[in-house]
Amino acid sequence: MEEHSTLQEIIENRIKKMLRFRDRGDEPYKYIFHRSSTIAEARTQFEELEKSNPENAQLGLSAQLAGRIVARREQGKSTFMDIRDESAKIQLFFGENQVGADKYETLKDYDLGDFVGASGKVRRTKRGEITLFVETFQILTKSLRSLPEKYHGLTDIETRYRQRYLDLVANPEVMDIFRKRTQMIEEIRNYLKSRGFLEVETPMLHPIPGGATARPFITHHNAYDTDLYLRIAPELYLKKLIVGGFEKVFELNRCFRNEGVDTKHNPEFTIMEMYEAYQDYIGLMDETEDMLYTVMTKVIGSEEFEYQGLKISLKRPWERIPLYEAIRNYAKIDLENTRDREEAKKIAESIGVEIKPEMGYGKIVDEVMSTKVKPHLINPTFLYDYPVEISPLAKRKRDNPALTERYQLFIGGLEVCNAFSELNDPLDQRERFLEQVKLREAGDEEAQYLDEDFLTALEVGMPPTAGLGIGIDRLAMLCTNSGSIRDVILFPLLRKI
RNA sequence: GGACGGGUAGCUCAGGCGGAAGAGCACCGGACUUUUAAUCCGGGGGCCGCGGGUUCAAGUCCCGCCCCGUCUACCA
Repeated sequence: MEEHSTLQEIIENRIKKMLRFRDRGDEPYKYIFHRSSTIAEARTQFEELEKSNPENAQLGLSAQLAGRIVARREQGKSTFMDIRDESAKIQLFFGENQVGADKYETLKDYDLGDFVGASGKVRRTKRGEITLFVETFQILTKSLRSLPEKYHGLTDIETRYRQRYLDLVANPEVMDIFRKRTQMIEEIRNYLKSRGFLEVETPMLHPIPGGATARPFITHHNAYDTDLYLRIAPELYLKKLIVGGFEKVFELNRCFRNEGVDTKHNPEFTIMEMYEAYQDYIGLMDETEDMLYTVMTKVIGSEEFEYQGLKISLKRPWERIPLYEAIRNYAKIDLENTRDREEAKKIAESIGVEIKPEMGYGKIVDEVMSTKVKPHLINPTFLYDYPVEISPLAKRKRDNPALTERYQLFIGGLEVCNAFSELNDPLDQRERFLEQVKLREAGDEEAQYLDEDFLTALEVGMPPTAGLGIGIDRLAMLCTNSGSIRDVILFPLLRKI
């Protein structure tokens, strides 16, 4: 026997073992295997039998199980293996007398990582471990590569992201994060559907990127020979549906923004946007609170939870503070009584907020909020009534045209929602777009485009409407106590290598 | 984009003072019929991220580049 150990040699050695299975007529990549149950079910059934009929339990419970070999302890004429399926782990016992000498000999061709199917009796070993005492077994899939280390698991963060399957194999608790994420999304869908909202799908390829201030990804359609943009938000299409007569719609899917990557931003991320006719932002704030309270307490299982060392309480009612009042409270400055950029800049700089030349009045207010207010918003807090300059799709506040009826929700210092009474005055909307066009011409690449199709729709008439957007990934971060958005995205974007 | 930290065996990590590349797990061979991070004996395995430079000698020092992380900047 030659000796092995470089990766190449390990693979070659495993291929040899795989071929030996094939030579014996035991196809190493099986087509199907009928399990009598999952491992978790088999364990539960056995434990119940132990309680109800201990004598029968000692005889064992027949089972046919399958899983990936994750540990192996050889002992001459007996061998123990641990196999794992999605539900649980179980120990297998192979004895030479029980499976036959020839068959026992084939165990040397099994490696960690292989999938095996086995049938026999489930009962306890002398040491009390629930174990499948194997009578017959077969290879289901031969693995050609060694698994990450059994004790420390896989910790290299780059490999965990690039080869998430290895992360899941080595760190099965990671599965729970993604199960919770899915559960959370299902709860949101259930909540909205049960209240009469219709889930719809609008285009991801947009001729004009709109609905948010962000740089888009550009792509090209060959047949029409035209550039298209991956959507930065579904907002404008959803509002067109309200124009068309739908009264409660939502969309929960991916958006794309061609911007920086950090612990709170991934270029593709998931957003839930909902629109409700005949509603305004105050009513929608009530609904947001009720929906997120319902969803989060279900997923987390409690009103109180910890996020990255912060203690957060979801206890209602959630705090609601006008944006300018929050700035007065936390930043100790007043920006409400000025609309002048230079004056606002002076005031902001007086408390150490850095103001860049390209920031207008609205951006200055936003910057003060982000740096001086947001970090304090640990328990769920709504900030509302934002300056019109940074809210081009929101309706002006009914008694103050300098503000918009807009709110954002913050939890654990993360912005999770953005919502407003939707601007449905087509003339005002055109002016707002024109303001954005000016900004764009002045070099602001994130400024919005004028969208004539959307204006046409508003001219047809959109009823009073309130709309909400939720950052699903950030909500998942909160529900799973994840410090990085990449921990709640199965395959986060990394640089190509 | 900037600062800091990291990249050494398939995995987890030592070595960082320039002087023959290490450990555990995994792997290969052997012993063992109740182990469970099994144990015991023996063995193999390295482009030390990549490319230059300094030096008699570089994993280690210097320069450049690539990738990852955190913070920051930009940005919802």
